[in-house]
Amino acid sequence: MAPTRSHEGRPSRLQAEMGQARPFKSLNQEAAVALLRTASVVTRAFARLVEPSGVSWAQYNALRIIRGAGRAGIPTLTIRERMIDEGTTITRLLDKLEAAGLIHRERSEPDRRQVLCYATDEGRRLLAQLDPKVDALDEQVVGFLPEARLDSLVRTLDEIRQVNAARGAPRSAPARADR
Amino acid sequence: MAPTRSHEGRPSRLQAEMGQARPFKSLNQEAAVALLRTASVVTRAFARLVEPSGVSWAQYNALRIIRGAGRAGIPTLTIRERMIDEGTTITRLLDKLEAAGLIHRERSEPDRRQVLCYATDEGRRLLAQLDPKVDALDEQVVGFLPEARLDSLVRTLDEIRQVNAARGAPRSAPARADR
DNA sequence: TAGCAATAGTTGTGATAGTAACTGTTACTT
DNA sequence: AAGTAACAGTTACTATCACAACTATTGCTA
Repeated sequence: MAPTRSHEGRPSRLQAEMGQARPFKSLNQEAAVALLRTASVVTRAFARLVEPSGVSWAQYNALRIIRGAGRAGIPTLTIRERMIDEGTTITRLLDKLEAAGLIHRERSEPDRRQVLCYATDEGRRLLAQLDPKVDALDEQVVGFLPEARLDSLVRTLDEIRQVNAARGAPRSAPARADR
Repeated sequence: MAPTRSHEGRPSRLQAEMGQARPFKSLNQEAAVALLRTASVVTRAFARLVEPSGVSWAQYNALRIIRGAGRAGIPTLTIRERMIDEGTTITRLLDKLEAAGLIHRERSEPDRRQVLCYATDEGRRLLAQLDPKVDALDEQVVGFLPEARLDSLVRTLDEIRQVNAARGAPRSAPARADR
């Protein structure tokens, strides 16, 4: 294992924010905590944005994915793979969306194991209403950063996921070649 | 509202990963999604690490915060403020920790409204056992990044939280049209 | 010093997440 | 073909989360 970096003499903002007495043990630790805490704050902001429309953040994400699939529809488990949080509760989440009239489901014909999901007009209307607000929040959350730093952030996050892809994935198949 | 950046010509890794057909609408959107998805992956990795020891990820974080307070103890709501996810279920989370013998609670003497929490020897033993594993995972998750990029990442995340800090307002009333 | 607001935490209720066991369908193997 | 494995999704069970209403204690203030 690589040696932990020394990480001396920086008066960490996160430390002040969380009222902690001691500096982080390592820069690695600070980065990991910063990542998780930032995501928590940002998730809450998005959740608060969409919930007044009667859908949870997870439901909103599923609905967007379903809309993205267009007229071809999309199988249940494919939705789960594409969700930001790969939760296990996809069936019941879709039950709620269907009960709310935002999506429609039917068994696939060639392969009757699959259940294909489609966005209803009402679902599309809801998304159309939320789209500009979500775009605005994207802008507000990260839009203040200069493009070079945003690019750097995205690349760094991509690498972090890549490194941890084999480890964190519960059922996602794509981790076969390595490991 | 500031104009959305053009964001052309980059074949986004995240896009491939989530099997999406179209590029992200904006670099802002890609960054926001990358942030949340990365945090989701990393959270799962940490959760899987600590759960075999019988504590949830949230419980582990609370326990670490309580240990950090030392012999002075720490009031219930202060723990909540310092948690990575500022959940609302702090009381029952502490109930579990206490039932497991990992912490001890008692009413504060000067101010009898407060309930102070202390880590028990057993709690400290559990943390001592997990500490090296968590350090190793910190290292594994972000340690491959050169220090300059880690620094940049931390600073960027700090700024994102700072910009979105004021938005901790209570949820607006859910105007459920359906159901 | 009585009354009222603010603080600290708890509890009730309903929604959601996670694991594992289960059903139905298709593909593979002999 | 028959049998079995793999796949797609669902359901049962339990745990956890979010919001709101509640109790107890302290501080303010007129």
